[in-house]
Amino acid sequence: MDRVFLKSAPATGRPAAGRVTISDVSDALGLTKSTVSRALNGYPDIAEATRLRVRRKAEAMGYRPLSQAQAIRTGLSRSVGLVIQRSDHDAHRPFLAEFLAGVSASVSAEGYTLTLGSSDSEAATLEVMRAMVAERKADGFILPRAMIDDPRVRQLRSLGIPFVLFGRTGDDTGCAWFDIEHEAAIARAVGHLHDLGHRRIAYLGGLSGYTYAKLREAAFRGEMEARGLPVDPDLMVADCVTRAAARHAALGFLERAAPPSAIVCAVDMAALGVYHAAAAHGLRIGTNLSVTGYDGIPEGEHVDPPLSTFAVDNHLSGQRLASLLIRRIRGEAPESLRELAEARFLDRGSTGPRPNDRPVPGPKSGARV
Amino acid sequence: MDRVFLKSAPATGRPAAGRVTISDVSDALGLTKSTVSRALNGYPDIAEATRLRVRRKAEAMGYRPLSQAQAIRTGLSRSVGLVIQRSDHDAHRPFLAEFLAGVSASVSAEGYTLTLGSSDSEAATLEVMRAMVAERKADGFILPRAMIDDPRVRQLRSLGIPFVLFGRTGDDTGCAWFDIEHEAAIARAVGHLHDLGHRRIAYLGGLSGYTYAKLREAAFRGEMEARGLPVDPDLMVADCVTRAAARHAALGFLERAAPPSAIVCAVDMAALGVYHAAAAHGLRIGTNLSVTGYDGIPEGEHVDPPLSTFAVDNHLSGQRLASLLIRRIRGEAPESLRELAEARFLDRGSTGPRPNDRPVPGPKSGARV
DNA sequence: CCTCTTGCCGAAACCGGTTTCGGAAACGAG
DNA sequence: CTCGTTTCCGAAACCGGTTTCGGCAAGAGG
Repeated sequence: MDRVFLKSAPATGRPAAGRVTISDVSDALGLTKSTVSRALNGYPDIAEATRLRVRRKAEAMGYRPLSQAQAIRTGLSRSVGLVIQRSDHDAHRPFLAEFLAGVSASVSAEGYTLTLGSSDSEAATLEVMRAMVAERKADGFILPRAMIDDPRVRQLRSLGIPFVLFGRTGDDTGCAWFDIEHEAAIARAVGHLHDLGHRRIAYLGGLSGYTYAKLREAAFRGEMEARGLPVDPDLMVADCVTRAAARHAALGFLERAAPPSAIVCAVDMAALGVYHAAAAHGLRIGTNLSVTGYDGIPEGEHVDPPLSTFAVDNHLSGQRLASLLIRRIRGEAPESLRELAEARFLDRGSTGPRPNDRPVPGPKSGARV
Repeated sequence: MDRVFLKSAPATGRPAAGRVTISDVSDALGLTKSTVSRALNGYPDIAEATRLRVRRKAEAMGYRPLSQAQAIRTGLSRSVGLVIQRSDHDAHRPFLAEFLAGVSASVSAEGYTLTLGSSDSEAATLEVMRAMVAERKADGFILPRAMIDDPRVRQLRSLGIPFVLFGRTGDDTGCAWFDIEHEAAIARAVGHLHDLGHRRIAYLGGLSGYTYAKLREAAFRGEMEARGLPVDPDLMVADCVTRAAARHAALGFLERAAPPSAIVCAVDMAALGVYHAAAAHGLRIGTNLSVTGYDGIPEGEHVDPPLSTFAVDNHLSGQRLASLLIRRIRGEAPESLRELAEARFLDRGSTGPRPNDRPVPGPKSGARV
């Protein structure tokens, strides 16, 4: 069945180490290379009978075209590019493994390859992508962490290279994307808390500049207003993606005269920071102070009480993005390549009914009311 | 300077989108392709003066050979393969981003590319690698998580494909590798605890089958014996890589008549499980029970008290592995491509002097002595 | 029966490199 | 000055595909 390694000694390294080439197939059929090639690539000037005969034989012989040989003529390397940009505030690290596995799975199912690059700044990312394009290492790109005004989009657009965004962006024209319904999730968080009796709800936002942060904040505002709840600017802080930042912000809330009884966090990591702040005030999460997160990081499951949050299926996200990109590379219109998936609400222990008495205030001592 | 995109309109996609080819260089010099090629590749039959002239011109014109064009003749794609195998007990997830970034950085500095694959089983991993070799997607592989008897090694060996192990393996012959000095780290953990007065020290081991687990356990045994401490088989449990498993094992220890006063964990995740078990027994880590971990996962920094552990520089590991592999691909002997790096001890709060009175026993109630 | 299409395939160029082979020029020895 | 080596480069084949072009044969139309 598997004749790939049949012809000669396995892999001396240098020459064609026993692969089945297109000539092998054409010889076996008494046809020419060109005919076989066109038959396999769906050219219209090949008789249906011939095409079938070729397909069968190629299959039987285990023929797989060498992508690099195709690349030099077609300019397409059958590979998908992805550059990870490591930043200081790496709140997204745990996702990566699942995400990449998803991309890889989908990509290889289509006969494509995943080429990974890395960088440590925005400028470097652009340069890495430019190089990958120039060297034909990628036919298109998956762009994780979409920004409202995304320089990667601008570059790829002007180069005419296909791409798919993980997340929406400011100007969607000509963009294919996959995104999570942040809006629905955050709205649900607000609703959930409101249903539990909370009215003064604070918000810790994500990194400004990124679309997800904008959408989640808008959703928070929208749902609060829709439910007639007060949107207090003093209870909203942006750029809270680390424990430290969130802890600091939450401490600020709790020291106010009228502290919130619940906090919606745009990011799990921030919610964990709130746990710290609550502990410093002698408040128990879920009892004296309710918190919701977003992301579904593993740590959230093991804090006490477990964090109520919205879990994102990163494997699926990777899969869908890869699939969309390949369709994009194959010529489908970007407008038809847009998908939304919903985050799954994990209703765990960090939310509870609004405490009748105000949450116990004061950082260290007892009463201060 | 950058003439890569000079020749024609940028990237229609299909044909040679304005790259500088070898013919462009040879034409500009009044030489032939073959001469330029040999000059650039260090053939001995090219005059030194000519070689220099060619090098300069190529540089000036921004010529970069198209790796896929080279690949079809040489059989080498200038790319490094890495397949991530996702398992249920994904204790290693947080490392991946840093690790991959390290690999990618090193790889691209050498003009290579990182091709990523994924699988969800050992068999699938082998198959993915086989396919990548057959399709010339990788000239060699980085093998993360070395096992004592590693099927990937067997396969690549018999195929004659270069590879580098992250971690040592049972039969090192012909293997290049990079590893952390697990032995030194674990020995230091034991020594640290002994210096604090601990004598009954338990051990929660890693996944059997993996080399790191074997080495760390051996180091534990060795250092215990070297210091004349009792090695109690009942205080040693293998395959503790999840919180749950470690929690269960630690509870077992604590319910014994003579519980240990310290626990050395082969893995941070296990140490976190011990925190749970201690809490269930009303014990405070670092005071009533000492614990050490290994890995340096971010969560360890935020538990209370912070976990004392051994941090591994995953970015560096990735870098070194990639560098070693490329040298291996270029023909260096595997025996000369072996490196050890040490883990950095993070002496945080989870260890303390041995409590004079036995740790308070009993899962719920008070005294039981 | 003779054209004119149309369908279908072979021949050959091409993509961007590498590698083998052979020969011209420069060189050294006799 | 001649002959045999070296030195150094050009010519051409090759790698494994794709794509253009042209032509033969069968079928349609008159």
